[in-house]
Amino acid sequence: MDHSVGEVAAFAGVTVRTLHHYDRIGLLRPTGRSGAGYRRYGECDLERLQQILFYRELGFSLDDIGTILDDPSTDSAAHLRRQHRLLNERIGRLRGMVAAVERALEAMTMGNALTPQERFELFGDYLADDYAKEAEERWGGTAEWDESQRKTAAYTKDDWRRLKAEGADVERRLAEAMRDGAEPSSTRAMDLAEEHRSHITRWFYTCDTAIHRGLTAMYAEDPRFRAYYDGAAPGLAEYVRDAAAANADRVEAAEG
Amino acid sequence: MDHSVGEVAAFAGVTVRTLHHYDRIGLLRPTGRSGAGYRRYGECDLERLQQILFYRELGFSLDDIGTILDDPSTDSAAHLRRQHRLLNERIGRLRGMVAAVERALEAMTMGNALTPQERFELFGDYLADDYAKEAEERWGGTAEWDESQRKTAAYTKDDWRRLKAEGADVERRLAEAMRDGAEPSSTRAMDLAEEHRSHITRWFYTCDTAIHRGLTAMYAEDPRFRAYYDGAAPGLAEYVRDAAAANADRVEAAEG
DNA sequence: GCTTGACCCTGACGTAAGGTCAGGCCGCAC
DNA sequence: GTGCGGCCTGACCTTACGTCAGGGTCAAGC
Repeated sequence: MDHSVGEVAAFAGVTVRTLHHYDRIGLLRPTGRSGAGYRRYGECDLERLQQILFYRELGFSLDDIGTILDDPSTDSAAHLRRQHRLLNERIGRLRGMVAAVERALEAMTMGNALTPQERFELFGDYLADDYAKEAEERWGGTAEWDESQRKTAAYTKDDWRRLKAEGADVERRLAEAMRDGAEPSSTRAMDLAEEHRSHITRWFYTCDTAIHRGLTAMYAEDPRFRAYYDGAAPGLAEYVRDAAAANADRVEAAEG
Repeated sequence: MDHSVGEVAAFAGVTVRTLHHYDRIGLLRPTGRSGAGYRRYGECDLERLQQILFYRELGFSLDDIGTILDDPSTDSAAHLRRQHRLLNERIGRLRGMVAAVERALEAMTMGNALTPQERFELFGDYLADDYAKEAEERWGGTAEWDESQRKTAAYTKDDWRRLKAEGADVERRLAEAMRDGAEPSSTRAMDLAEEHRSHITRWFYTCDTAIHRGLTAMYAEDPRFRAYYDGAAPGLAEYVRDAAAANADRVEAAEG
């Protein structure tokens, strides 16, 4: 019914050391130990390992994998669905690369060189392009827009990754606060709203409390943003809006 | 005409530190330096960087990338073609993972558990790799080994996939027969053993009944193979051995 | 009953591919 | 002439393991 490290390693195509490692960092603790201290892995350990390996293949860090898998609001069916989606995204991205290679080959046989921009476009930001145009129509010309443009122009792929991870983290904690029943006007929620505001200031543009109020209100109105937030937790868009407003009141009162 | 580190980093979506690193390890040395020692990257540096990033995305180590790119017998068109092939292979693997996720979801909704073997099919590629060397030490030099080498050398990724699917199918049906209580000497078990034998003959080498007898006995003895078979169903290794022996007797009797 | 060899344990150090400062030159703008 | 951003090297930190070293465990075989 249960298996030794070596067996599990053989099944899963990983080394024994990897399993030792996962045990040590608390990512995959075998449910039991034999009398002599041998690790014994049960069925659900194997299931968890499978999830781990999937997420690992998709490029997640072990740390993130731990957080993802230990989220009590996600059961294993939900993980499978998420993995399905992530895999398809990745396939799409690779197909883009295939197309780029084909273009490069074509350009080469035609005998013309590529510009640096053309050369690297597939490593660039392929995701946000859709929203970028619309955002420009909406905000273009304002001082904040210019500042944001200046700042983000220099961002690397790594910067974007870090930025998004940071933003996701704040959102996750906001959702948690909401689930825990913390009022939007509670210190906890307001502190998180403040973190949200400073995240924007840090990465995009100086977001004062007035702008923050307006921005989060817009989020709560725009169906696509609502969909995004509701994906994390239903009602989150309104919750963030209210927390941001409460925090704005607090900050403005403190500053006189 | 040439670019600074910061510019190149921005184009390519990597950090400046990464370029420093590639310079230090000799993977990408900028063609020039300014008077003050600033790195200056020319066109062909950019092309090389693009290749580097491509292979990196595909999971190659920087060391290997250096070897690949410094191979004088491969021009950039050849690289593009290779990348095209590698990308498609990777897409194929991801599609396999998508299928696995779908199977897992299906099994979950049907309420039946997966065997460790099913669970880790995709990750199991390495199993073979690990044993390849050992297999050579054990069998290298025999006529069967040579035949197997000749045959498998020409196999494509697709061939391997089909081969493994076919093998897994036979094993699954053997496990089923065992679970149903069919004696190893029953026609059903012997027929499956015969199928197993012809599978080997078809894909690897001419496996006569004597070899089949020895091979399955070895499977039953080797703890790792046992672990593999037991992953499908406990006791399967012995069952396959006995079925193969019974089938060998039957075939030898029939052939006089 | 004892050895042997495969398997397991923990601990400790090594490695790849960078991240993250620290301290210090360029070079252009104001 | 003095910031300020970009660049330099050097040095240590991090992640996800690999690779021993030293030593216990266990079933098989003599």
